[in-house]
Amino acid sequence: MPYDPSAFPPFAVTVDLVVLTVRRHALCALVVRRGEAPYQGMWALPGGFVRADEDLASAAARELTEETGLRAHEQDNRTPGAHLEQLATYGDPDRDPRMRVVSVAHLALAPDLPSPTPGGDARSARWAQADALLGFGDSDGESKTPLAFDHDEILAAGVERARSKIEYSSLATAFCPPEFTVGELRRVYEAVWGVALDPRNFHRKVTGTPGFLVPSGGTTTRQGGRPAQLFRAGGATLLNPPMLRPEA
Amino acid sequence: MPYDPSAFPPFAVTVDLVVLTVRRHALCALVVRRGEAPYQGMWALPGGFVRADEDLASAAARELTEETGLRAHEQDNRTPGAHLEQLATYGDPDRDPRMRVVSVAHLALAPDLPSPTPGGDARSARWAQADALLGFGDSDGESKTPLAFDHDEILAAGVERARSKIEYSSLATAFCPPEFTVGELRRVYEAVWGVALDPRNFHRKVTGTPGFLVPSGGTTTRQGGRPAQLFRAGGATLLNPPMLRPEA
DNA sequence: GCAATAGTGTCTATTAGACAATATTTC
DNA sequence: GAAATATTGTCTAATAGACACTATTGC
Repeated sequence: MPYDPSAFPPFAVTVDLVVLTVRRHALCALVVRRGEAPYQGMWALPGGFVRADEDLASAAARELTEETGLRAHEQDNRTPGAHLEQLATYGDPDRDPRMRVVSVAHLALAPDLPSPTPGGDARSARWAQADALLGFGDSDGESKTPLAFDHDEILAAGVERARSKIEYSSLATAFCPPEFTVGELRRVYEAVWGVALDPRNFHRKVTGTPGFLVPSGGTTTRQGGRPAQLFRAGGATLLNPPMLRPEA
Repeated sequence: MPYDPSAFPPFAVTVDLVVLTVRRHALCALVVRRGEAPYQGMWALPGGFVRADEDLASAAARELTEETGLRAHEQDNRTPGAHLEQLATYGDPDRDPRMRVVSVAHLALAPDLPSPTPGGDARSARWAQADALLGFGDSDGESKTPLAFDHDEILAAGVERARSKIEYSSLATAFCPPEFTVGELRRVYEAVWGVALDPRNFHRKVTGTPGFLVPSGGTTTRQGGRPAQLFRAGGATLLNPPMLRPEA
């Protein structure tokens, strides 16, 4: 097949964002309400067109900043901001009824934000529990409200990526503020996985993995009880051996 | 930002393929020679435009068939054919000098093919050792021939995906024919990782993991020595505990 | 017999997970 | 003191990795 750049089918390319955080001991995703057709009035993932002179990561970072005010840092997690990585690309011919749109989905992990309604955008936006969006919140799994387009599928992929990736990487620290305690990090794992972990074994595991956590020197009592050491994320991004998720 | 489908920057969308196989105890990738500018005469990954009515997985499967004659099966690996999965998407504004092209890279894993030069395409195509393409084949790492466009980066991502994914999944069986011995599967791991594994511990590990391998009943002596049992890939796609790659 | 590969058994150092016990705070 | 959380220590069952040994073929 000759590679003919002058005769190609035209596509629109967008980025969609799965922005996850941990609030009130639950994994939450950012959703925005659609103001226009199609799917008017339904909740959707934030996103938008990739501009003509912009690469995909920049477009995702720009959308993230527009929606949440967060800056993205793709590699180190020592500066404040959100972790951002590419997730997967969705391009079914009829995923958007108006035209052919290919969406490059990205996953962003953010610490709990002070503002309850994030972003300065005019559209209404909210944090919704991931389990509720995915239909696991109610006893009746059928009563969930679907997201617009194929965003349920994208959200599910993002949540699963986050759940599996914190097993073998230090990504869980992306849900924490720059300084955090071992207990706070453990509550992140518990919220993301939806399980209870043994605090003593967890403590020994994370403090015993070289390069995972480095003490910042301070302590805090913000969780009550005995003061806990404050840590920052260390340089190690891959955990070996991994933190094992208790079997489902 | 209003979502305006009538005023979007136009993109071309392509699929590029990282097709990997194991030949003569080495991990090899399929490359094709470019017949036209840009990068004329250089080696590149196979790929092509996504058609107007085609989803991304179908486009990748079509390209794979055109290049290798293999059919793709995305899930089960009990039917002959190649494993195919989406890898990542590349969209730097200047990755193609002619126009704005977003490429959705896919990873295909195939058993060793009988035909030395695969595909019926008029372009010349060949299997090249992955290490040589990535610049690890020679003692002089600088002397490698780069691939066209950003295909070196895409190839590196595909190879790394394959190397890491056979740790915790049964994906290595995608490099084997439908029936294979434990020793043949071990040689796949050794070729992909570039390490030697203990045959006895490997045997105990893979035969002791429920659902990984199912005996097909037959035996073969095609490797010499004592006849070996033949197996097929079992239903288990996730290995728990994983097959650990010896530390680098 | 010799060489080659397949397959089983055994030992040891390490580790995951259960859980006792102690430390330090707020109320 | 009671309650809460942090942190350390100890025990046990399971496991990864090293490696001895046996089995079955072709030459």
